[in-house]
Amino acid sequence: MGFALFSTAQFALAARDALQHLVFDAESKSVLHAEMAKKNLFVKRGIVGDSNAYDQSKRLRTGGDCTHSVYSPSPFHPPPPQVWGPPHGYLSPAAPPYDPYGGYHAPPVPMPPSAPIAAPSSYVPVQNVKDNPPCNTLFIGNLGENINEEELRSLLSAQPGFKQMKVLRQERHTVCFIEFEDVNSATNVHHNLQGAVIPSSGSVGMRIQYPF
DNA sequence: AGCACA
Repeated sequence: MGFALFSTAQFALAARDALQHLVFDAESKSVLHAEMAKKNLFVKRGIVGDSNAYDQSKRLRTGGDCTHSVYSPSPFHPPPPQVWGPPHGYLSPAAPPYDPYGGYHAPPVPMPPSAPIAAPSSYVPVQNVKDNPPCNTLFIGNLGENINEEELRSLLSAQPGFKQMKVLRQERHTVCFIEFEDVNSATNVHHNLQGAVIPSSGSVGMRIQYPF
């Protein structure tokens, strides 16, 4: 068993899903099991770094939550050296019980529920898709030629964190944009509904990506 | 592969 630390929760989630069920020993058919750690060795507080590492002008879209994820050529940021606890007096009888998380109470991490809210009828595998940095908005394509917008909306608006949906109808391709409250909600839907089949779209599975 | 609104 082992632990791996990533620079952001999104990266950790992505790595977990990428490695999940990986067969690491074909002979013994051993399958890798990956899950999010219950606690972090290092807890980040406050704003997560500066974001001048990449062009912000293109990221000021829907809500602008895309700027919450930091991108740099090397995805691993070594955590800064951390001073634990007050420098003196922490063993005095009057001192409050030592809290290793320094009063930081982690927000409940919205783990994807075992059964998603509005489950689509079926899924179709989606090929290795090139994707963009995680964002609070999703781009959805491959919806089929006569997709019913209401059907689409009822599935997507039922997803936790849903904010708004914009549909872009074109000659042959209809695509849509879904905005969520935060990057995490978007990330969950990104893999919960990847390849989901909406009845009116025929038998094709939707392709979900983060926008350009 | 098709990527808008602010």
